[in-house]
Amino acid sequence: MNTANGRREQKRQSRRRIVDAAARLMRRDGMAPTAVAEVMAAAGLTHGGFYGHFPNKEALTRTAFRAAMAQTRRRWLRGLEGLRGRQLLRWLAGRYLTPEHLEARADGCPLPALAAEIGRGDDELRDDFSSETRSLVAAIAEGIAIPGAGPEQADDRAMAFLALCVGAMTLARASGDQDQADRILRACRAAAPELADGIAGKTRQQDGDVM
Amino acid sequence: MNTANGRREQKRQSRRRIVDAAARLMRRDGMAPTAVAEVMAAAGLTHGGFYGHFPNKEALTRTAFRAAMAQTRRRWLRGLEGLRGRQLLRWLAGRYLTPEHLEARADGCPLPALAAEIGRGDDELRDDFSSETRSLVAAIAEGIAIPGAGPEQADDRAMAFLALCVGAMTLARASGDQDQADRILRACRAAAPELADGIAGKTRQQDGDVM
DNA sequence: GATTGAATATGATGATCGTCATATGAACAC
DNA sequence: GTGTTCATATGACGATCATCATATTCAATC
Repeated sequence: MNTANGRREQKRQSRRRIVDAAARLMRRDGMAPTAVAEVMAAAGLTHGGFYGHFPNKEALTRTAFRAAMAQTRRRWLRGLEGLRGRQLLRWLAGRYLTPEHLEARADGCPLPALAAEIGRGDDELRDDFSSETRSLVAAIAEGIAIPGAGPEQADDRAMAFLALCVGAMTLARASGDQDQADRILRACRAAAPELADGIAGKTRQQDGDVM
Repeated sequence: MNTANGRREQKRQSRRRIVDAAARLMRRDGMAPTAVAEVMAAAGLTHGGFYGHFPNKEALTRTAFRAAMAQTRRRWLRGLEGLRGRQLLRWLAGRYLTPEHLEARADGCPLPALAAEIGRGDDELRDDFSSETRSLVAAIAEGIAIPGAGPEQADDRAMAFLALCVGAMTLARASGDQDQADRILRACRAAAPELADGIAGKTRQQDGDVM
């Protein structure tokens, strides 16, 4: 009856539970505020055993972020093969900018929850962010590319779409006013598909104070 | 020679230095990671005196956030009286989505730095967020309102514009890749003005997993 | 110029956290 | 079935933090 447990397999399962618990807790509470002991308890283990799985908390942080991004990419992009252009963005925004996603911090996209903290993090974490984001943007860009235009244009529009979605969810979650939160989601669901259309001429930059 | 110091005036100046230091440090490092002692040292005081000015750290957090938002509203909206519609948004995005603003975390807009943490905060802080954001959105909406359409349309478009700007800065700051960060800013500077245009029909919401 | 009271400084307390040394107990090899 | 090895548990250490009690300093008042 060797259904599961070699020690090797058990350790793999424990590690997986640790990463899953960290990915949930860190999206809910932030990375720094999530204590190692809390993660281990949520994984059904005690705090000391942690260092048999990861060299330090930072390594867990990076792994948990990548796991959460992979999950989000899978869920967000699933079953949209037929859609293109504005219609694709309407679907993606409709799937992302929902009251359910707003409530489900622990299971939702890690970008609204963690991007600001990553911006203050070390280079390795920010490199993880860059590559994870790049692959998400590339997948979206593929669906809005126009044969005539360069592929960079599609990347740019996909990036703006992602920024709008992430910004909208971040602001809606911060709002203490339920009506305001709903309005943010609705307004951005409506606006997002327009980003599939062409992007007009260049923008200037002005002088003056930094913000 | 009563140039400045009554004790009353001195306390007012101290409080102001505390709030300014907190507003800077919290935008740079986050609210929770910013220690009271660090704020007081930056204000030229020692940590114990803090509780003569604020009942607790949370009160400082709220005051510092509101101060940073007021500063941002002033700087962002200054000197744009003539501009309207798409042209206004081009100016605002050009002023906000710059490499200088990306670097100047401590002096920049508090929304990319703090909105995610506010979303995990208590009700009072989130109410502050709502009212501060509402007044920023109202000022932008005034400049893109179209006489025919209802004023809610302008609010919605201003909100989407703000979400795009905040999301873009948040993602650009999180990127470990300088080229990627620049591309995010450029793409969103180009896309933002289009949000001044009318918003087409309604969006659906789909079923399925939360994100 | 002595007194008083407010503003700030000093130092301590209890809690929380990351990390690690060591103990325990169970699975595997022989 | 006995010894070994590895996954996990226990408990502790040092650092950091918010908060507060108490001490000090100095401007305002008499």
